Amino acid sequence: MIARRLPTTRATINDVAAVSGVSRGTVSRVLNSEAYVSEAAKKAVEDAILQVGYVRNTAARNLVTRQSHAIGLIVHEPHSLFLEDPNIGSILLGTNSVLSDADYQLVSLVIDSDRDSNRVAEYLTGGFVDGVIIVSARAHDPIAKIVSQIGIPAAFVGHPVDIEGIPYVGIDNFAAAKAITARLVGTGRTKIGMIAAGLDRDSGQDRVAGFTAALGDAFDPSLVVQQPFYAHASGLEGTRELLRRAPDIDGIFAASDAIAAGVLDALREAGRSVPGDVGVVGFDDSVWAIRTQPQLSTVHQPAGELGRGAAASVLAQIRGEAVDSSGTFLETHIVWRDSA
Amino acid sequence: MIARRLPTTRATINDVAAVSGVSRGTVSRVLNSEAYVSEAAKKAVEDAILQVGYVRNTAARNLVTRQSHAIGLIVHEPHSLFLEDPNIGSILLGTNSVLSDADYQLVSLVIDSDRDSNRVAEYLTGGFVDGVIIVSARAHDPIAKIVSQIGIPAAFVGHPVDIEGIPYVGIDNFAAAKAITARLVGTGRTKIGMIAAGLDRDSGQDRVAGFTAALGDAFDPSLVVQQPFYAHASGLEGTRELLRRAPDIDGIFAASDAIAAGVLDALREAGRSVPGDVGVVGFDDSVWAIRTQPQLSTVHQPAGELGRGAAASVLAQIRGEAVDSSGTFLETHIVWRDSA
DNA sequence: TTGTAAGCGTTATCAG
DNA sequence: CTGATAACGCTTACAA
Repeated sequence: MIARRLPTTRATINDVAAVSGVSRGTVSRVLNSEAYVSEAAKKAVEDAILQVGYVRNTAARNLVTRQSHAIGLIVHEPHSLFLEDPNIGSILLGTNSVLSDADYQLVSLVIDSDRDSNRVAEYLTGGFVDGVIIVSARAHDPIAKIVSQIGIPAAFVGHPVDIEGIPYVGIDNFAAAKAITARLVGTGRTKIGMIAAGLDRDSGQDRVAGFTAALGDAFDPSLVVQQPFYAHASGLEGTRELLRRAPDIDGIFAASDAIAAGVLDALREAGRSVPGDVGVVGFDDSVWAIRTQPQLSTVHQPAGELGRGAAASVLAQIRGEAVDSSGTFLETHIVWRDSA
Repeated sequence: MIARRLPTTRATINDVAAVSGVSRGTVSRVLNSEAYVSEAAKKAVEDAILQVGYVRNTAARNLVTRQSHAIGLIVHEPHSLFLEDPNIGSILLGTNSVLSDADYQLVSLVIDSDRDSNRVAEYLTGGFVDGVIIVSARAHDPIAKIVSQIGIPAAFVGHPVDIEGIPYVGIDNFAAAKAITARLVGTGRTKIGMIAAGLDRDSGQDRVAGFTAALGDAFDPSLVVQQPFYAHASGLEGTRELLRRAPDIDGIFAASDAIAAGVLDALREAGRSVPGDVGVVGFDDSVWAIRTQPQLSTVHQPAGELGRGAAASVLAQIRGEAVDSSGTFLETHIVWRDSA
């Protein structure tokens, strides 16, 4: 029934100084636990702080120190995907853990429209964050470009095809896709298709390339159907299309686990058994992989580590350390379960 | 190979003023598109801005305007849950959409440790955000308490049992749980158990209460097994326990869809058919509900709307409008699919 | 319509 | 060890 009060005017260093009977300078020193302050002064200040209920104004502090001790994590995904992609959650948690240890605040910024994009750009240039981690940037991503321009410490998780000079941490999508496809071939499948997605990113393109390479002469371009997102719906749609094109398909490589889950559903709907009639493999080894029926054979990707690595890179840049701007790759491995 | 440059000294309003030949005041006016600036001055300033590559320093601006145009979304969940709970994603997206329209930046802050908790508290008191939305607060949540103390505009999604005076938007968990349990009873099940979770929140408690109420005399306390989290693993564990206690169980109410997914897996593992041997119902109507086999009968909860409502409340408080501090409830409805 | 100047709350430099 | 005092970059009366 009652309106909440707006924040009241808060006590400043001046108030603390007045009450404790020392100067602002001294108050500031105890606030930042610097050396050279007498026990007496310290005690007086601490008492005064309690008494007037002082809390430091960070905007003022940032203004003069020129840093915020906050780091942004930018996630640029369409609505639905954000809900479906467990990788993002893992990356976020990994990032937060290293940032937290270094006493940096992680702030996640999701971009869901052009308007968001502009606002985030302003946010970045506004001194709110000392660095930024960019997840799932696409080709020609305006935010990636802005980050590159303003020269704020940054790192990518994955690698946008058209940006150079910003460190990234990723995996070798080509090799991983090639390996799991080869393994699928090894189980005796001869007519293998792929549901590809995210072709506007290096990851999407490289997975297709790896798939193609693994198949060699057996590769049939009409057997790869392209979908926009790494999503369940893409697997559903894509598989229906694939079945239309090649009813006798006996193997499917889904570009992600979420897609693979959709593939499984579409196959069930079409009355095909897995892995009996068709073997299917995914990519990510996310929670999806063990929740499907049958469980997914897939590529394990160290999402949490990716986040940790990107965070570490940004922190290093902030400290002024030299950083390898060419990027680093983390290991993946195949997890073989029941779907193929 | 090359270390990234640290941010170079950036142009200020003074630079723009110098180049354009007007005063700082005028530059500021065009920056904030105020009335009373001549076309000539405006043009000159805009050119100068481009020329010197000026971007406004938001820390300085915040200092004087005493606002940041940013709003925090605090998510306080253990690691794993963050990855599993699609509600959080929906809430986040809903929140972002209304904030974005109002030109506020949403910053998500995840709390994953006591250390995080303290840092976030500092962040909140630091003037980084003008308001805050709290998701999934538990009883005795320190952050909820701090928010309450500093009197920053805030809203809860859901309602922590021990905090008063802060608006919240939620659903009637009691009524919804009661309704779906009644419906399960209506299908002829006679021995119905429940996997409860999140008992440190109102939602968890109310769902148990609703379940109890629906069963009336038929309620058997030994048939509700308590689990800590709204997670798949909880469903797995809980069901095994339930089966141990009552092998002849023929109905299960899972406190969330993620739990229900675990229930389904445990039942399958035990060789029980669903809905043949036992009917199971969930709660949330999240993406989980349609990915399970069979698909879940569940309570639909408007997660996105919850987020929108909370955001709207915070915005209203910032504008100084009176807000109903007692909270508002949104409608739920039952979605009947195949699991019961 | 524009310029001037006084802050906003800190930190940091420099004497003392 | 401590106190002045000058920034930090911006907004905003108040004058002109």
